[in-house]
Amino acid sequence: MKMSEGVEWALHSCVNLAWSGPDRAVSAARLAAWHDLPAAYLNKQLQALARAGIVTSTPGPRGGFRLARPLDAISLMDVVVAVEGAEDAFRCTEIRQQGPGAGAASGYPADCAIAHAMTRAELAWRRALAAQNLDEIRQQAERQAPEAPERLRAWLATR
Amino acid sequence: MKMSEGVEWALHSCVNLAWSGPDRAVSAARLAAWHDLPAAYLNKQLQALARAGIVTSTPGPRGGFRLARPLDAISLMDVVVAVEGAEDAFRCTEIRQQGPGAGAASGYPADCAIAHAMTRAELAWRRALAAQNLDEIRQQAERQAPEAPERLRAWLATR
DNA sequence: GAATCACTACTCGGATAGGGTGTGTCCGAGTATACATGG
DNA sequence: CCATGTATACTCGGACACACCCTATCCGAGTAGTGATTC
Repeated sequence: MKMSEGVEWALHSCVNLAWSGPDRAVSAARLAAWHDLPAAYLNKQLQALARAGIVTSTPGPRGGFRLARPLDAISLMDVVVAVEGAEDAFRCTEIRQQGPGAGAASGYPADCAIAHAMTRAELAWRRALAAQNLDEIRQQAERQAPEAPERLRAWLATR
Repeated sequence: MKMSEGVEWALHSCVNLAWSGPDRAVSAARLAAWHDLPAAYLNKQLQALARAGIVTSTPGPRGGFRLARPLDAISLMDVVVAVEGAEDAFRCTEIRQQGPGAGAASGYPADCAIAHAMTRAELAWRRALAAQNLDEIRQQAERQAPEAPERLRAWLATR
């Protein structure tokens, strides 16, 4: 079970967009170059964020992406769902209702105990994701590297 | 992000092995036929459980698999790790240290704030998995379908 | 000088190929059973 | 009748193809800015 790399890229990009400020949009190419990522592919992830309403996109020169709302209104969960989709990792295929092991009649109305338990665990994961917003992450990152925001802004100003 | 189907199969198989009883081993073919699953592929998953010490395997006629320890000593986590591997779903590739955005000198000793947050969420997931053992699942399944264990034993007796 | 128009460069957006991991299958090594055989 | 050896059938275990999704890329639609042109 592996999570898409796009999630990591999207999260970093959101923080970078916050550091860039709400004034000017930043193109996917700039965001990608900042971390040596494939520009076209990062663009794909940013499109997903735009569809989810996390960022807004502007075409044309001076265009690009900017945050649609403040960082503290964006949870990890929002980004993960936007990039990975909302489907659960564990998907019950109801194998207990196939073959000789299938219930005698009328099917089982109650849901599979295994699926129930797995869903409970995933719920804990989702709760933990939803409980953390990107502003907390930004604060921690700035504590580790206070000069990072200014470095990014300076680099964006050139060219 | 999708979890392997083998996890679902392995969990059902463990409960079925418990219902079968510790006396006789059950072959992968029988377990697979019970739910109309591909026998050879289920065998692969059971091998993973055997490597993890969750079940024991016996070759030859009258051979097969049986539980290595009681159900209440097997957590969901054990099975998931056995089948899926122990690696985290989110893997930090340290993109912040690539390209112009890389820190000035000596690298960042502290770990990435994003990776930290994602790991925290996954930890919640793992805790929830480890907190539930297969015996609880078996009890719930028997509450829903009390005749299931006997049906399985009867079917295993034939042929 | 000011307004208008065409042109250019740059952006997103979706449609289009390639690779890696999960999915599914196959055959060989090994063993307990059953049976035939001989004492 | 009992012991022994052999053949057999059945099991796991790992090695071998196939498919799907993530990864990566490309080109087209659309737009803001710029410059030239005209009144």
